[in-house]
Amino acid sequence: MPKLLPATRDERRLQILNAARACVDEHGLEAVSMEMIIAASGLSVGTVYRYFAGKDDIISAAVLGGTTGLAEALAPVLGQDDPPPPGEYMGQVLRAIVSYGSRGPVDLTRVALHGWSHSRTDAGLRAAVESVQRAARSQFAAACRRWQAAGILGADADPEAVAELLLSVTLGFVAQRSLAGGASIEAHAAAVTALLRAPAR
Amino acid sequence: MPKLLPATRDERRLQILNAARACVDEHGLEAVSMEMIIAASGLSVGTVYRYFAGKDDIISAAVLGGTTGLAEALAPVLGQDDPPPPGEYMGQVLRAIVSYGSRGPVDLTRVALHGWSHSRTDAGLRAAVESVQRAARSQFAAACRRWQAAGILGADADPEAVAELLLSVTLGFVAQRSLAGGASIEAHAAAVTALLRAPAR
Amino acid sequence: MPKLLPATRDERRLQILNAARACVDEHGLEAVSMEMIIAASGLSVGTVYRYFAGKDDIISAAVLGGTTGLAEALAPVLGQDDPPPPGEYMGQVLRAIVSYGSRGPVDLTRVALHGWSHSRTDAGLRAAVESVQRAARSQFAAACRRWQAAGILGADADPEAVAELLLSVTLGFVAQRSLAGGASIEAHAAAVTALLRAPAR
Amino acid sequence: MPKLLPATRDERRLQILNAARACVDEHGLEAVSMEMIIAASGLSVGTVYRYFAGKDDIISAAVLGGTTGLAEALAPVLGQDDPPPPGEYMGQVLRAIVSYGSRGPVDLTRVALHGWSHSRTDAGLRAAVESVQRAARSQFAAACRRWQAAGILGADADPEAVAELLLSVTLGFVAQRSLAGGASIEAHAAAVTALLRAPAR
DNA sequence: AATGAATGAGACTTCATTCAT
DNA sequence: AATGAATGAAGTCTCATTCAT
Repeated sequence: MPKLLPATRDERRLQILNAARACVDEHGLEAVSMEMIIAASGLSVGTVYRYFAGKDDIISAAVLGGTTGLAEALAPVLGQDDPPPPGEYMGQVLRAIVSYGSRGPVDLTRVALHGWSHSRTDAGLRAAVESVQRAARSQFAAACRRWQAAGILGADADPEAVAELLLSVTLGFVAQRSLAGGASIEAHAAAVTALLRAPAR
Repeated sequence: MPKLLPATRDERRLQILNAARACVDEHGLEAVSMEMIIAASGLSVGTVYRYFAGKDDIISAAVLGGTTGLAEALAPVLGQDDPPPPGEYMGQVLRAIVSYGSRGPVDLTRVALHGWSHSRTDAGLRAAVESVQRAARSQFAAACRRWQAAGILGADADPEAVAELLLSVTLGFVAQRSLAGGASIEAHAAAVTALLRAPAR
Repeated sequence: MPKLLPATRDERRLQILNAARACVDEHGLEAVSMEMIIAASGLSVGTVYRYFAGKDDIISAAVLGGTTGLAEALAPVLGQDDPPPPGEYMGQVLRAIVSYGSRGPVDLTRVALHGWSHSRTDAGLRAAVESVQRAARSQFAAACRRWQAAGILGADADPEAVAELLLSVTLGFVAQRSLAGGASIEAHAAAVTALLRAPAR
Repeated sequence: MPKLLPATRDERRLQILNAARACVDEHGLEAVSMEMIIAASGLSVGTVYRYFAGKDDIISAAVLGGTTGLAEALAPVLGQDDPPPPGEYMGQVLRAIVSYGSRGPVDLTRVALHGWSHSRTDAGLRAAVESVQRAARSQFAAACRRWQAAGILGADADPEAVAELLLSVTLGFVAQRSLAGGASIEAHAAAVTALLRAPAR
């Protein structure tokens, strides 16, 4: 056989990672076995071990990939120069998350939940998760400052505190969606808007 | 020997469950072994098997206990007849969660994250998680209706949608706290208040 | 089951080591598998792993035990205060080796050959082998000096050189015995005596 | 492509055998893998399998080659028509062994030790080893008869017994050299001479 | 002829559970 | 009731070998 092209190699790795994600999603972190992943990947034992060093390597890469990929997919939405009002903005963020999650054969937002659990033990994953959240929080804060400048958000609001709340909303949306299945983007967006339209005191 | 007193029995079960929680917290769902749990419990192999049917039983009970316990601890706060304004109300909710989590030797909010992951494959746990969330959402909605009656929240806001948002805030708070470690109750409460004080348009 | 008595524990270990020796002897260092050793020991997989950390641990202990045991068995013969003439002395040494080798269910002199091979890679074993040989050589040298004092060996002979030769005779005897099967203690003893009785020049 | 030239073929085989010897020497019989041998040979997997049927074939040939080669190198020394006195004769024998061992990139006397171990399970190798030893013993015996005829060795000495001793000396020399590293040809030769010069009784 | 990616049998080891004492 | 030694199914991974290119 000819030397493997880098493109084919990456394709194979993805094939294995998606198999791993499907297995984690279906059986849970604790119950995935190499046998499952290998069967789902359609490759042979030896071949899978040619592309990854072992089970830990595969699981780490599978959940890490979801985290970094999400960050990339979210970046343009979060970092808009001229963000729309909060309700619409959050709607766009949640929509980007859902659309990113549906990109591949497995819903990555569901894998994300397992990733959170795994990150408590996998240092690399933990670093990635923290970095993604820090970045999101700082971009939420930037948006808050724009809203304050535009008179949409009260000048006395602490942008950092609101950003922390919006990050909670985002993470909580993912959790609700994965746990119960029914979290509505529209409801979240509408609720944010409704809070802002509270009757004057 | 005399039959074990029921009180002793429950004490032993708790001892084992706390050991299991500590192990899950420290090593992650996938890496906990009976050996670890047994060592952490300070009991002997045979004794642990007298109190639980096996590993699955222990893990399920350990994470399920956290979920139902949280529901109980949260009930009086969530179901107040005359809820304080949203910011203060959410502050009370998050404070109750943190205080419940700190009750035992292991932070139960951190275990909760593993529980979410595990609930995807443990039917009993999943049912419990869904039921707790459903209950919380409906009590959040009830509070919203009170706020609308009191003129604190706009009459055109959909209480169900706002309840969904508040549930996301709650879950997201737990996630942020467990993942990065730094989620502030005060920031969350202040941010909710700030949103409600948005300048009139 | 009650806590294992140290005596029982040692017996079990010996049972496993003898199984390992039999396997090494029958199949060769490269072809022994845990499955073989376990089957030969008559114990279960888990039990064997309760007594030894793994395959390497077993193999090392199996061959090391032969080396140190031989040293102990040889010590009183080599270190006699008043050694008999060389031929008889070497006869006693070789007889002690053969008798030590036949002590257990597997001929340890045959295992020794594999041990030499293994010692090139196993540091602990190597150190033991070297130490045993160094000790033997120095005791051979001591015997030579007695023989010189007794006028049995020429005064101009270098005791260290003769000791080195006698060590070679000893090791070579083991090798011949293990390789071809037929090395005679009597022939070796007689040949040493014959050399000493060379016609005067 | 043209059929491989025989010279190239033999060269390649030697290249592979030397790689195998280096690996056996460095890692021990049990730990050599095809991957190691292939890497050390500088050839590709497929190429190595064009020259040898498999791992067993390579290992057998590698150690067998050392044995037969040694026999050839030793033949002229052992079979001299008019052997020098024992001390000088043994010196020549050991010198021939050391010089043969240093011929290639790996010390073949060290490989020999592994060969002895391996010969217990490789029938072809065992036959070769036994044949070489038998031949050596009979030539040692022939030399003894010459020494008796020349009055250097007592007429009552059993040539076969002395030959067996000299074979032990030879094998033991190889073992000492490989195990501890320090076996001196001169010491061995001098010691043989010293024994023959024992004071008359 | 040469290459090296792919294969899968089988090696080593762990660990949840049982049960004799 | 309590103990912990024993069990063996099942897991992870290696590595000799094949074969498409």
